[in-house]
Amino acid sequence: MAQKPSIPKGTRDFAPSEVQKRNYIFDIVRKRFETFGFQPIETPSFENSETLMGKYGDEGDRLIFKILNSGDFLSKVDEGTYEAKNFSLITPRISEKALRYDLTVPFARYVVMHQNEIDFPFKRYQIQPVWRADRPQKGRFREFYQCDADVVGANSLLQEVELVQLYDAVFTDLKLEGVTIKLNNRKILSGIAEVIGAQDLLIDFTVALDKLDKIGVDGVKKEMKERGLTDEAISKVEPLFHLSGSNIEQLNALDTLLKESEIGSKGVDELRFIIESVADSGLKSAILSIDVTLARGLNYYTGAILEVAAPSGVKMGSIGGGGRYDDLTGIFGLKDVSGVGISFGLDRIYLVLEELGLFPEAIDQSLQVLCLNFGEKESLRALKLINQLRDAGIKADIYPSDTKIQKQFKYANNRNVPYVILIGEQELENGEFVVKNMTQGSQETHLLSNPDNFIQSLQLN
RNA sequence: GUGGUUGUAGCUCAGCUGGUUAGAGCGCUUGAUUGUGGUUCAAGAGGUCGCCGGUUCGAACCCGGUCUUCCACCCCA
Repeated sequence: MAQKPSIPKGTRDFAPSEVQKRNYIFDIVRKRFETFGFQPIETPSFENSETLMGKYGDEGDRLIFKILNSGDFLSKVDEGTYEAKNFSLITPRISEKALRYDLTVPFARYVVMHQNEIDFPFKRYQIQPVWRADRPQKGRFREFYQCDADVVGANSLLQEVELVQLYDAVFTDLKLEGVTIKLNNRKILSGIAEVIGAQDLLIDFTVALDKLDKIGVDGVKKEMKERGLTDEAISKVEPLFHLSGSNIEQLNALDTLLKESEIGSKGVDELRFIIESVADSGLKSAILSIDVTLARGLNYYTGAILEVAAPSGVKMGSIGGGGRYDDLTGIFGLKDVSGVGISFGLDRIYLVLEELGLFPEAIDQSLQVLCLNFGEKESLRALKLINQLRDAGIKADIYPSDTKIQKQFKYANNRNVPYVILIGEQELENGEFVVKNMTQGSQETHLLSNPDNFIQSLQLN
């Protein structure tokens, strides 16, 4: 070993117990997706560059991992382009494929390609890794999993209501209580921009507004001014900074503020419908809260905007997000197909569950029973018993070599095995096996000819 | 992409203004215990001080570069 091996920045290895915990989250999310009627699809880990480029804004393009062409890719670049040393000109000539940046755009591509085979409305879910050439931080990786559920071909706001309930159902099943589902609407943001006379500065206006909880009222005002909003416009937005109270109170305030904007009023109506419908059936553990400062994914969201914040006290970026996009497939030539979807950030949810100690205790119990090895004759008989246990669905194994019993016990202890079986010379002679309960230290003897009582006691757990 | 931060034993971390042989706890190995772990006691193994270069009589420590970690921007799950 000349030098220590390493893995690329922002990537991770997963140890057995980590994989178990990740699968625990996957299983709950997948089960919930399916009980809500979503069907699974998968798409390639890399796409043609033109499928991805330009779909996430300039910032997004920068963060897309490009794949170098195979072979002598430089020979295909003409001298002029090469000499110009212009990054954006050369890139498309030497890279024609790129790693998936999210699951939504590949899904839109999928819908367009398979539109004749799909029965609309189409509810699909997808759990796959995505890659971003971002600078890593806590809970921010260059390779991470997204778990997406989207509905295409249904305009009804009932979908938004269902997606809020889906978030609630998943986080309830994960025992993660007190997550906040923040809700906003692109139309409301457009309406506000209209009312204050800053339609052209919608993005600048919302990006600044989005920072309210981070940099405060004065910081936002300053940034808005820097981004070109007039003092008059800023003073008109003032009421938004102090929007508080219940969801209904906020809705009423927005109603007043936006009564002169057609699009804004429509946004308020939509928001009201979702809020009231969700309230009607209630949420099990999540909190639904209007947040007009929420302004993510503006490049394609057209209606509802959703974001999930971890329970207060946990320092973590959003653990989920989503929204309504009226024309996502339009960029691939299929018009008038509305979509709405949500995404779960598995890797961040993992960190939150870990921090709060919410994983089930027995999750890294990879073995229920370990049989110690006392030698060839004993271990061959033990293997028969172990196979009986395995056929009964019990995770059972036999120590492969007859090293010192002390060492074998220590191994069982380190692996968190709750039951150890001993079949030594004496037991073999008597046709018995001894079961040691590792948590209590107690031992009991069973007949090799009748392991059923022991098997049943394990299955009860 | 910009600015900052971190890296010492398998793990968590000490290590003074640069000074000789770099330490602790946990873990590991061996023994007390030839059929009993998790407790205890004793002994032992384990380190190119992230990597490359520079300054110096002398570098874990100072300087430059690079990789990595985390943080703030940007953006985002």
